[in-house]
Amino acid sequence: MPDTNTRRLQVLRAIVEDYVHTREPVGSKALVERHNLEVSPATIRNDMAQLEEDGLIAAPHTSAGRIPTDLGYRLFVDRISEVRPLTRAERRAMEILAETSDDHEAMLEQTVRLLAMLTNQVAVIQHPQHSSAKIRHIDVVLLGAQKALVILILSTGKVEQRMVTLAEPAAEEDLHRIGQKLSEQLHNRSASALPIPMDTLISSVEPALRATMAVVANAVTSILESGRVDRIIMAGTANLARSGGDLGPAIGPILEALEEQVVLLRLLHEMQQDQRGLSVRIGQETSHESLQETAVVAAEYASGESGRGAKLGVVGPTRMDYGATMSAVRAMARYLSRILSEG
Amino acid sequence: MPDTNTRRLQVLRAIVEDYVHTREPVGSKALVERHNLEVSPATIRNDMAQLEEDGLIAAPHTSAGRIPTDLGYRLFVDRISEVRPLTRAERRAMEILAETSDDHEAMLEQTVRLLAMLTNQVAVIQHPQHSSAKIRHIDVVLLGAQKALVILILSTGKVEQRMVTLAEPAAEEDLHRIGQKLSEQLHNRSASALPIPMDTLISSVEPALRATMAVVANAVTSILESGRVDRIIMAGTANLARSGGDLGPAIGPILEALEEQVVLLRLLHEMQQDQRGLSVRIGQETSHESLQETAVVAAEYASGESGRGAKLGVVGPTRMDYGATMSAVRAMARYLSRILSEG
DNA sequence: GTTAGCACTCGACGTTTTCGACTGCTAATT
DNA sequence: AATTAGCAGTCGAAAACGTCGAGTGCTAAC
Repeated sequence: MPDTNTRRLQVLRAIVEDYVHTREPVGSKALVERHNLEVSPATIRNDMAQLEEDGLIAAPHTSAGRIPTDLGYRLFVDRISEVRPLTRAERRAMEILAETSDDHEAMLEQTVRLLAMLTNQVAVIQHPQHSSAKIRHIDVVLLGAQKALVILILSTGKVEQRMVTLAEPAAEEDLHRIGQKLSEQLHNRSASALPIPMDTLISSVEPALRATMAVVANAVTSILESGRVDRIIMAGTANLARSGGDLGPAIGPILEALEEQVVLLRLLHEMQQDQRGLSVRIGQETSHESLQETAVVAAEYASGESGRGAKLGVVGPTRMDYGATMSAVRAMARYLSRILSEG
Repeated sequence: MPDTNTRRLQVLRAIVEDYVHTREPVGSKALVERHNLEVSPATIRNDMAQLEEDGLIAAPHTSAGRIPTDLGYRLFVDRISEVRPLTRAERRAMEILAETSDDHEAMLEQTVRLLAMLTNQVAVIQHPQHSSAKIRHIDVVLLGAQKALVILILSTGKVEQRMVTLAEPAAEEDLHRIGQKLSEQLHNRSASALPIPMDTLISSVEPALRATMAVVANAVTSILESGRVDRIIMAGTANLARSGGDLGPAIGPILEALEEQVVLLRLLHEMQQDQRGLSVRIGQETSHESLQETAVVAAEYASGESGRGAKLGVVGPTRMDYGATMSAVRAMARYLSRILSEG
């Protein structure tokens, strides 16, 4: 016979599960019926009273059942939830990803879309950080009279570009030489190692080209700098609305917050992975007004050569199936890491 | 004194404008008050009865005012609406764009975000088509043991990449030579000219490299092919929700339709520019279930060297400020064309 | 620590009523 | 023929009202 305390947790779990499932406050009677707790509703009521006092559940109004509070979800996530293993179909879907790994960007998009589908929620993924990447190759291509394109290839396979306006017309070969010089001198340099040695670079070409070299080298710096600002790819925003009109009118502000990538980036950045390789923020824990009714589940994925990995995750209503979501996110992160490190 | 028919159009205009503004069905009395039609409500009622018979307006229920039908909006757009010139602030905002023109992709994103802000609606932009672009340069860079990155630079400044797995290990220099060969042979070739002369290409390198050349050339073909599938960048989805809970519960399906880029692409493709350089689809005209209550305003922009331009536009509720939206879209298209052709 | 019993609360929901915004029609007017 | 005033009639929105029942907390007994 389980002691009082463990049963209370059982009750909390039951409440969370029922509420996630039915979207309605759950009462003592329904509870004993659906789960086979072998006690009477009255007993459950006592437990519920206690849980309420502990701030784990709350009643929307007097004559209604209880719903979990953010704290309740938190406890649930930390101590009670069971990770639901992926279904066969879900595994398969992921494996198809590996075959799409031709274009870096495209693969991230695929990944995030898949994650959105699997979880039926909004999925986000952070671009891998430049920081750990090394410069592999630099190219300068003439586009117009005084327009050129500076192209930077990183060891992660990411390609960055920037258009520059040259101070003076230049020949195609000259640009190419400049590219070669840059490639040589910066090869294998970490992308986060700034500033780049401008003087050395400039004096490495004959005087006539120095002005052009300066412009190009500046562009390189600029690319490397902007690479630190990470970006987010998102998918499945429609799921926000489809979630049963559940988030109701709050959906507008949520969408805004999501479009405002900065907010989300800061949040993801703050989130520390726990020993399970996951991090979860629930409701107010997001410390963001418009995300009060949402929860974020995230995990780090390794972007090739280790380095501080970027994150991926999902955003959904606090009332979500944490078990399923957490396992999907974790599996996705692992799988992606594997693909990336193979490539 | 205007004749009966012109007044009827005036009435239609007044109804559209009021309805757009107030979001409420508008009645005869309110109409004469707010606009200075110098007749009595009764007269207006007669006109309204006629307009209703013509299918231009409808009454949601007996004791309510009238709202425009899709047909009503259509007439309004075609014949009555006045293009509202941009404000100074809006012009300025656009001019800032020009300064961001460093990265092709980034600029498109900026553009679409700006358009979303200006119109307070969802903005979309199609990637410029490859078709008119010419191949400027091709690069092959070694990434891993047997992994290489094929990079294609087009005359529009767009950069495409693809990762390939080599059949056998290759040296960095060899890959570079392959890149050079490809660059030489395909230089200035239109990106839409397929297939590329594989045989010539392959036989242009020494036998030991032929297998690798084949792999790389295939990747090039693949890039060129996928370039025909155009993509869409979107911004301002939050505006859908913010529009006063106006589209109500329909917002879910709309978001879905938007995420499903194919639908939108087909639609944009079908839309023919009128003499004003704009095309508008209203309600059912979109011939798409979930877009029944939305309208699409689009314009073509020239992507550098003429060629069939891609489109940009906005998606919003049928009840939108067509005047403002149309002018914003048109101005944006023109401005973007200018920037692109300059660069 | 459990449980049955019970009085009590309060929102959800269906019904009824009131209110007023509009309309369409008719008949008079220009 | 077009316009207008006047008026009866319609019908939805909002408020007021009552009923119902799910769910609670408490007490007293086990």
